[in-house]
Amino acid sequence: MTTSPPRTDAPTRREQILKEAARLFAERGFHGVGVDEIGAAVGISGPGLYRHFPGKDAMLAELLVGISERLLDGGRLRVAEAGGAPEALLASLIDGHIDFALDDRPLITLHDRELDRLKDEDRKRVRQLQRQYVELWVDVVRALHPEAGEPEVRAAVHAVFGLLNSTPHLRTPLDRADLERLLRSLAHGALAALDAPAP
Amino acid sequence: MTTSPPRTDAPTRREQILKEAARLFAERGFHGVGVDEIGAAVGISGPGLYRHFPGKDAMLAELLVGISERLLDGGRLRVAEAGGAPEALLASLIDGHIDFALDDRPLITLHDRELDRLKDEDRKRVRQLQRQYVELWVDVVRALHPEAGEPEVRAAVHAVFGLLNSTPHLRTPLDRADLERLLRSLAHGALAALDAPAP
DNA sequence: CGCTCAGGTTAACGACCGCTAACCGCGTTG
DNA sequence: CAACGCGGTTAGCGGTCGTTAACCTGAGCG
Repeated sequence: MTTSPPRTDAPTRREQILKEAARLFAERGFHGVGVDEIGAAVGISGPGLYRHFPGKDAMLAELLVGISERLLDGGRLRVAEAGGAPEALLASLIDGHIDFALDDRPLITLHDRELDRLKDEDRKRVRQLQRQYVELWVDVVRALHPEAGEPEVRAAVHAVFGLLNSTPHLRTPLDRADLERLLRSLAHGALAALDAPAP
Repeated sequence: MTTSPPRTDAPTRREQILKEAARLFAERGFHGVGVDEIGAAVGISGPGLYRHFPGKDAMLAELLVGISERLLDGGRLRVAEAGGAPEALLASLIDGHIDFALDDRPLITLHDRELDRLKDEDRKRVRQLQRQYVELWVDVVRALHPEAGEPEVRAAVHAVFGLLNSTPHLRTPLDRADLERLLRSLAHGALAALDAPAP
């Protein structure tokens, strides 16, 4: 399971702002958070943010484009590593997505919640990245379930994202490793059901 | 599959407002929609809404309390009908939830997205209703998978909700019946995996 | 026929919000 | 050591939003 080593150097002010903005946006919604609150969360006052970003919209845009790019890049890396073995690749994609969902809960929340608040240009970019990421999954799932229709597989992949992305909202006594195992199980179980259509 | 007959009488103005408000809130977020827009959507102007609701918050509260109550009532009805057969009951709960997700997409979206915009009192009420609904599921899933831990089952139920509730965001060529079958399959598959822990 | 009242209208108020303007301390550098 | 510019500050502007006030109209009715 490819995990990049943790950062050791101190985060830049920009990164602090992005992190706090992500948390606040996820908690109260984009329109529900004022620039003054974001500033206060990093110890400066509202207008001070404009030394780092051209506006509030730009923070959301950078967050959403950033996570979409990291998801896609991570997925592509795993496709390259797997070398054509579909079972191993699917397992790797699932693990990677779980890591994302558990490591960046606020971002995962924003990702499917505040997309429509972006300017047309940014929204198109994010959607394009999302589509490419979905495509990675669809390809491998179709390889594993050749008898399933393409729309079914695409919908199933979206549904599994919904399953994996549900954890940010969840308060549970389970620790990280337990949650990881559980989500892995559920995701594999759901996709395995593509071979056994329900009554 | 218990489905109530469709309404034949014309909807009241209040109901029109609630329906349009639900759609708009789901599309652009609670804070992203103005009262003037809601009014315009039903052919009256902003302040005219105050003849029917004490405020914008009250519309959201009624929507969220309403759907939570209907979900719980529907679930309880199914529990009563099943008469203690866990397999049939789980299938019934899944079908009922799918019906909700496919019939009231905007409400399902609001349900897990705008809960924090409620006043403390209303939020507590909604959370309580949600908790009771989850409990129905947890009980039946535990009966079917007695070896699984309670926190695991609870997390799994939440994850399956995430799976089923993902459809509102989805654009697919599949028709309603196909989607229903697919979601049913995926949900059963996911929960079945509680017996086969992943590596 | 005149009263009432439900259900609208427009005008306007006060609060808030994103953003800009104007200013400033301070570390870096030629 | 003077000049500069990075990263802050506070004050305030313009616009938007939820809500209220004041008024209007037409149906129901004693």
